[in-house]
Amino acid sequence: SVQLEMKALWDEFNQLGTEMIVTKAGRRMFPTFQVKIFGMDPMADYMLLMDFVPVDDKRYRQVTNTWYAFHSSSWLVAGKADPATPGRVHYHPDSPAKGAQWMKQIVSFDKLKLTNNLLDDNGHIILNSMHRYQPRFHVVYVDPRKDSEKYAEENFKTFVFEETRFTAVTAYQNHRITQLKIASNPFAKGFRDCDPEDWPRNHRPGALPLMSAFARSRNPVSSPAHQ
Amino acid sequence: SVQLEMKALWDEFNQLGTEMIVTKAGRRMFPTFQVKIFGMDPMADYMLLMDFVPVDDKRYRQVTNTWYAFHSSSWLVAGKADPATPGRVHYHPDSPAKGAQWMKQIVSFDKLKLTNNLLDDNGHIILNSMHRYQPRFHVVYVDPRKDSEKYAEENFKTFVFEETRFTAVTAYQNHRITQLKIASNPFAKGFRDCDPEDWPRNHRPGALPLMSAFARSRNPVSSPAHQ
DNA sequence: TTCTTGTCACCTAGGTGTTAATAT
DNA sequence: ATATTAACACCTAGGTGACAAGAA
Repeated sequence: SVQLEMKALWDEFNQLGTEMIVTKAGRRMFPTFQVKIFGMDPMADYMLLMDFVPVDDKRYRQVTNTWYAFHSSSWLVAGKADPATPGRVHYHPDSPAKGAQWMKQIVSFDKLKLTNNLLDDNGHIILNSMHRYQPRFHVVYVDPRKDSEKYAEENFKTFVFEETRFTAVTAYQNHRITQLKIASNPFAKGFRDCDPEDWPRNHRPGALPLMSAFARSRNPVSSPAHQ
Repeated sequence: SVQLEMKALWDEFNQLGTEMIVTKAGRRMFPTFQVKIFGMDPMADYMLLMDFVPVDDKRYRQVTNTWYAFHSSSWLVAGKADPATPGRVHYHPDSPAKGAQWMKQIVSFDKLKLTNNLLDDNGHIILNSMHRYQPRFHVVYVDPRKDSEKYAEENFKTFVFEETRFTAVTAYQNHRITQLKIASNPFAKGFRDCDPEDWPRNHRPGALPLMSAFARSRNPVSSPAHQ
């Protein structure tokens, strides 16, 4: 069996409609997909991997800007999904390893990166921006009897956590997602407002103070949960 | 067969008498021990590991300071070696892996750390300061026939590169070693003198400019190679 | 108008030798 | 007198969202 780590955080994001940035160079997920694993054969070898399947066949778009609305937090269906991206798979870099090793600590997929570059040659996961995806986690038992590379598609088990669904985007659409990322991702600490002594920060001339004030003013605005 | 990477750099250090810092928390080696491997069975599993053996049974010490000599670059035998440290071994973190994987790129032992803490519980290599060591590289063939953990000490091969010998120290004894480390280790770039524009640098009050000047004045002084 | 790209300041995380203080 | 320790400035390496400019 498998237990999702940081489930509370995933739930919080999912409630707002999780968004994950995709870039040409590849971007990590946040939250990171991490699990605790139970019930493996300690002595047997396993491969751990992830893939991403479309949640639906739709393309999304943000609502039209008006003079008073900046970024909406709700989505419109923009039509049929774009052609499917190459169905890549990410093997956990420690694969293969013994069950004992996988079980003795949290397994973290922090090397996994998402890209929108169809021609990516770094082995990253390729996704269509403005489409929704469901991460899947697979455990493959490495059968010692047949040494052929036909392990996969035979002895494996798949785990799906619906709270990890997300929309791939090239820029955040929902400001509350942005704020939650800033609040919870250590690497975004530089954008936090309400910390002990929030200075000297955002020294770039103009623009940013305005943005920050605007973002703050939007915080109390409620937005419907995605899905 | 195995080929030592950065051999020219190792030779340069070895000519001066390589020193490696040991700390309580563990310190990486520089240069890093890196090899290219040839002639493995691409499909077979191998474990790669390193250990360190004393070069002799001696303890060294630096020469006595006088009013005109600061740090000498020559060593005196200070007596018999201290009691041997726990004979630890460092497994390359990618072990075990297929021969094909080991051979397709340089194998780097950059996670290996040296410590002088006899009670270390981080799995680092424990060495006696002021003693000389010879790094050894071992390739262990993982025999698929017996699944017992008795692979080691059976199908293995050991490689020794004498140019990687070094003296373990808690602080550098030979200024020319220090200068070569600063010149060749990217992480020590902050201490370089003769780079493009050497300006807002070493802003600590006093002391350092003097040290730098002193170090520079010593550079042309010849010192006998170690061993 | 909407979406994407590239650059940037600002972080995390951790590897350097220096230095002053302490230990042996 | 010699050796070790711990704090520190200064790096490498790379993960953030903001922003401006460009593309569709």
